[in-house]
Amino acid sequence: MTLAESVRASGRRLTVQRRLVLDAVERARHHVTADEIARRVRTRFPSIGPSTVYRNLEALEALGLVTHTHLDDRVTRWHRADTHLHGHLVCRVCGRETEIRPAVLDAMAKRLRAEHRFEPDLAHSAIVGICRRCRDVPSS
Amino acid sequence: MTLAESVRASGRRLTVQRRLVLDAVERARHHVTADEIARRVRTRFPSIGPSTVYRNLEALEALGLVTHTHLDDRVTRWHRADTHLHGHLVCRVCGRETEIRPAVLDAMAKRLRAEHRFEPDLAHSAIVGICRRCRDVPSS
DNA sequence: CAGCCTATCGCGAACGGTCGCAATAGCGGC
DNA sequence: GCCGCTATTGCGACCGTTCGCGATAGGCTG
Repeated sequence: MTLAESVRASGRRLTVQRRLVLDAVERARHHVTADEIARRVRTRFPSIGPSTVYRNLEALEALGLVTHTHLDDRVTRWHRADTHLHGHLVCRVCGRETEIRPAVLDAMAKRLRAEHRFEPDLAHSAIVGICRRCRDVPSS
Repeated sequence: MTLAESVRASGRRLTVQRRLVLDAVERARHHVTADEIARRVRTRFPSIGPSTVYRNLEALEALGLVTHTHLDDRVTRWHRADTHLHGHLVCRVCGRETEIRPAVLDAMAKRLRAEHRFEPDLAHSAIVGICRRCRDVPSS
């Protein structure tokens, strides 16, 4: 199913703005913020407003084309949905960010499925804590 | 160490506003929002503003007296720090919220410590996903 | 290709939360 | 009890995000 088809199949419309937002997310190398997307889209379509960007990200997420993650507590970051599933560890002291190894992520998910019959999306929000470096330095 | 002492020991001051904010969090039965705290404090101290509430929650958190948790993606919820440590599962479909069993929480934390040497705070943000009920009902 | 239905857009207001600033008020010293 | 130092307050602006509204424009039908 092509993009146009899957958009139409959900009763939505393929607007210029929507195409450009999707394009911006797909071209981005890493996780990007809504504002970065907006700026990029504006180079080709200057009148686009923030709310349009947000609404399109939401729509594209419902279609399974993009996803969002909360890394720190403040801004939301977006990325294409077809990259491999990964979780994040964020250090509350130094802000450093690490990927959780797939085996660890799977083990955690498995446990929650088994003991709570809950299907977790561990990629949705980062796990905050203290990283190895900051733990070894008592306080500084 | 009394409240006054521990506040002073950190070089902070025990203002009326600070005492009232702490009081509001401690009296609350469950996790409360900053706005709920502000409203409660205002009944006894009407001139208090939102930023004062936030700054006091931050200060009290640094003292280890209160903690905050992100349940859904939108608002922050606060509670006293001496209740038992617990994580949350939040269903993205129905919004229902479940506590993670201590054994499960411990197993997850242990794994992250062992394999990433990362000390996680699993109570800080809820894990979102799909709960048992919503998983059993295919779509509706 | 014109017309209709309605999804979507742009805008401005609102909401949760943070920040900078001048005024206020804890608290230790005398 | 008064003084001075400075942590804290209240205020207003701002940031990221959401929402309601009237205007616009996809896309199906004829």
